[in-house]
Amino acid sequence: MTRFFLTTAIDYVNSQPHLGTSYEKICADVIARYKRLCGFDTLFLMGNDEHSQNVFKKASEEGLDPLAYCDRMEDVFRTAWRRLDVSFDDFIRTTEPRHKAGVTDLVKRIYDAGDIYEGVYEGWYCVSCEEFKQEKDLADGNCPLHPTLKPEWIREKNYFFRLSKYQQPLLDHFAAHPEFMQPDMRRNEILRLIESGLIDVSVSRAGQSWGIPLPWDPGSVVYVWFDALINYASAVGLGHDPQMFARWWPADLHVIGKDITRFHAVIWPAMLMAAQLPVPRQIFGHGFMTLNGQRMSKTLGNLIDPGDAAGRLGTDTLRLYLVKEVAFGGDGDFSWERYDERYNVDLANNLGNLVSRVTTMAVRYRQGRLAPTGAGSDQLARLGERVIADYRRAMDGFALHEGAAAAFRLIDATNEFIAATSPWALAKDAASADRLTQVLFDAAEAIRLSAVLLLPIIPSSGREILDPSGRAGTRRHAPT
RNA sequence: GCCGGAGUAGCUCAGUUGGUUAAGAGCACGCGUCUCAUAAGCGCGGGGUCGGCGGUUCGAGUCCGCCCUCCGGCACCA
Repeated sequence: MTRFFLTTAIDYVNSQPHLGTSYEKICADVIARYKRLCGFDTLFLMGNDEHSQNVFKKASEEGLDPLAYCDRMEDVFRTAWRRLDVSFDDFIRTTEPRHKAGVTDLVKRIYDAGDIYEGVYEGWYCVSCEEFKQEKDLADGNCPLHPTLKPEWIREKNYFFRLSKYQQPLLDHFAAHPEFMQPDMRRNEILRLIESGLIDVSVSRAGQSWGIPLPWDPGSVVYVWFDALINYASAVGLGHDPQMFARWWPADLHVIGKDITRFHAVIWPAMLMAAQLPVPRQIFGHGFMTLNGQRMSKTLGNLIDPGDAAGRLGTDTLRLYLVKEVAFGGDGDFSWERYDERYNVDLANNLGNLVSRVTTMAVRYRQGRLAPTGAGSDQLARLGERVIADYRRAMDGFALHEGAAAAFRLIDATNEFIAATSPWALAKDAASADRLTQVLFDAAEAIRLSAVLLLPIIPSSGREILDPSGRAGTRRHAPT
């Protein structure tokens, strides 16, 4: 069986899951479920990023051992994702032994290849951002993102990764694999960045305990983002399970936010090249969700709890919104009005009502038993074929919104088909018996097909419709 | 500042290489209608100088130039 290995970004555990992070997980989940539906042996990886100074600080503020704090957050995140029906197969934490093994192995490979060297880094450092700041990035000597916090001047021993050496190999890779970075707009941005020249990046911090020590210099730990990237490989065996690693590496797809494309499309492949390991096949940088046109942020206090959004009208409503109403790759906007609309229009009126009317007629006129009689045209079945083709083309290219739209085209056509064939009229005339059976069969078959196509997007509704116990058709309208 | 993207009906958006889709879809709204159904479905309709100005062309949302507005990227932001 052909395998498919996909990942999402791992999440920083010093804040809670919100609509933005949920968006990424849901879209990745749709892809994972689609691949499984297509018969791929699929591995869908998610996880948490824990080696951050902010996590360390936050834990001590709460009087917790950092690991205990992370344990608690693992629960929070797993619960949130489960609530959204995100079907991850594995969940990695960067404090796990398997991850330490992977990081140690990869860093050592790069070091042995001569692409990590010792140097000195000095500059302004913002503890909250956990990064060095250029003089030009400071506003009145303070970090613009944390104006109340004095940046620290730090001079420390650092190890650097020879990223500059990989400019040409990266350019070659981009040229040979145009699909490597998607969408194209992100690809072009990254390409220009590489063309303009790459500088070496620091990959370690000195004098810290919260992190993974460098194997040749235990006094330094691996810089958090360098550490984090490696999760994709350590989860599938790098440094501890060669057989598993051989089976699953390289990843087929990294689903990430557009803000971290540089790490994934430049530094990560360069790290792997240095370690003589294969690079991932594809990286997809999705857009961000806004709320009523405004950027969501902690400071604005307009973060949406995904549990609340799923709770109002169901997880499927939220998933359908995020997948069908947002062109995957671009930014999207969320509003409660449009959320309700998805439920009323798509799930209740078009899909739910269709299932309800067809099942009622099938039971009333044919005791729920349908079979083709050959009396009638195959127009609906032919449309179904076209919809499947459109759907697959869209989903294979990660145009998730077009895939959803294709499925709903068939649903709309089935409602029109019923109006055009008027089965209730056929039921009044015994001469139309075969015709009626065929019409109901065609409609039921179109529903079945739609439900299958929608399984990756709205898994719970899809399963409900396909459930042979016949419990479909219980939906009602959104409360007004 | 430099590079890139976008500006099409109230809202969200389609519109391949310019001409039988030069004005479309969905939602919302109005009217009509069937009755199998979750006050759902189906049909019809209103409404837009396709950001502005100029140009190329027999003909331009669709090409070129300039301008306006919004957005993204410009290296260590998980």
